[in-house]
Amino acid sequence: MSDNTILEQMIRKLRTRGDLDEEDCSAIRALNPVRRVYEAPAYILREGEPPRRTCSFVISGLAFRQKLAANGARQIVSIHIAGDFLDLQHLFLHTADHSAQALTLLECAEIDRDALQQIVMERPAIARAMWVDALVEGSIFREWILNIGRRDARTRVAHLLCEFALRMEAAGIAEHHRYDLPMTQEQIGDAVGLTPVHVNRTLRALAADGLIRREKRHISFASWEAIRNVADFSALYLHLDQASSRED
Amino acid sequence: MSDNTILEQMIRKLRTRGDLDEEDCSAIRALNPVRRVYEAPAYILREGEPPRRTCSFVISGLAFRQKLAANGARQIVSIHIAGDFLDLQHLFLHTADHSAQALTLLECAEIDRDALQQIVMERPAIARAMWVDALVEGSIFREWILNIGRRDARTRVAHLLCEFALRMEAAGIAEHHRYDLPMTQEQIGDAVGLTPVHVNRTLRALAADGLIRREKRHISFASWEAIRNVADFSALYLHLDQASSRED
DNA sequence: CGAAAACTTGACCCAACTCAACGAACGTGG
DNA sequence: CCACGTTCGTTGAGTTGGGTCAAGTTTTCG
Repeated sequence: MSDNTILEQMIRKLRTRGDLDEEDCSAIRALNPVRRVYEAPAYILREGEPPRRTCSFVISGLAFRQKLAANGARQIVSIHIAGDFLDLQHLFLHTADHSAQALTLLECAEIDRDALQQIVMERPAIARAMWVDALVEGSIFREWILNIGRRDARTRVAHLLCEFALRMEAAGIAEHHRYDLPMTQEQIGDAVGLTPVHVNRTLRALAADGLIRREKRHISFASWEAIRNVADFSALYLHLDQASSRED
Repeated sequence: MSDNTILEQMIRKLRTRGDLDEEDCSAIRALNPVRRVYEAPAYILREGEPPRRTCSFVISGLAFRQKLAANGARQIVSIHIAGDFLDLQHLFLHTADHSAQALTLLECAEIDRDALQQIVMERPAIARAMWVDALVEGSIFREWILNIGRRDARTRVAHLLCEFALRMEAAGIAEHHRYDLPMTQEQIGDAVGLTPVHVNRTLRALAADGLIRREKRHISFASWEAIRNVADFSALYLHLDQASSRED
């Protein structure tokens, strides 16, 4: 993928977060991204490290961010797909408070941190779009806290599957409520706070009830309404409608 | 508290998030905050609402943000103390994805949304400080996800108590690892994903083991090292050292 | 084709939940 | 300043959702 295509993808993404004019787009096109490929489970960043020179923007593949507890348990705190910034927090924080790894073969655009900071400081529309992106990420964290803290295993797993469906559709890498989910059941468990064994039983129960279909790691829903219902899922928290600055 | 004192408090807070020069401070002093008092459990904002005209900055008292699950369970997703912005996400998002309520008698500075947006767009140092503030909040969300997802009740509750200690000390409303925690055990449970009954047993167990002392709703630690240890607590995620722009 | 990784399944266990009752603290109004 | 209702905290007994352990089975991939 050429540099040009990469930046067009980034522009497309930011335009879902706020209006950009031609000058904004030119400013983005003037960035000099480096394409970089990570093979799972390569680390993109490690907890405790100082910030890198670059911020990663996901072009294709999946990545996740994780933290470890003293008992050795792992918690995945976010999963990233095409069009996501992987470590926006490094734009302004001194130390990584978590690690990030490639979940699949991962293709990223590495964008110079200083150049990105500068563009954010100089172009208000881009700043706004980046703000929205960061705030939506915060909203997803809050929903995960609710999901893990207050929902049972069935609801929790279903909720994660619903979130992926909508996010992947919004990113243009899935449609009709079907998508490839290249996560192992252990990773799903680490994302929702369950053991792999229980994730297995839960997925099979959802399938047995006709709510989901699984072929290898391809997921599809018989009825969006039905799974949505089981999952206690409302798309509000994804803030997929932020494009225009409507009532601002 | 006069408008002036309020803004000085806000300047002090932002200076812990990044360097501000005199012009930046003047710009902040030109804001026109309205002091507003909420009595617990008054709503500051409700899920689903469009953004308010103002953003709230906490002057004194505690507030929390919460989400509800379909089964009726509540999850508190964050708790805010003096010096915290309560709804930064409303600066740029269209819809509230959660509710916020006063936990105690709560004194806020209500700052005009447009004026705050403008100051963020026009003054890079303030923008940076606000970014840092938002990113630190994201970091706290991630730690909560880990806490709720992967730690047992004892560790989880202890972790929350440690977080409060450090945050309150940083905010200047506590010292020597002792502080007032005006939360009910039910609210603590809603914050860490436990039932009030189990929070009760857990707190008493921590007290019985000599790790914490409780007098009414005053908490103190016999040994910071000891509680830190059972809590699996590391202050890294609070990013309390962001003041200077050191290696940026 | 063989080894490793991922997925399944069953049996058993336990941390946390539920239910229920009671005691203590607190604010309010008379 | 006391009576009283309400909220909050405490405790016990019994239950259960999800964890643990262990042994296959299937898939993947070099």
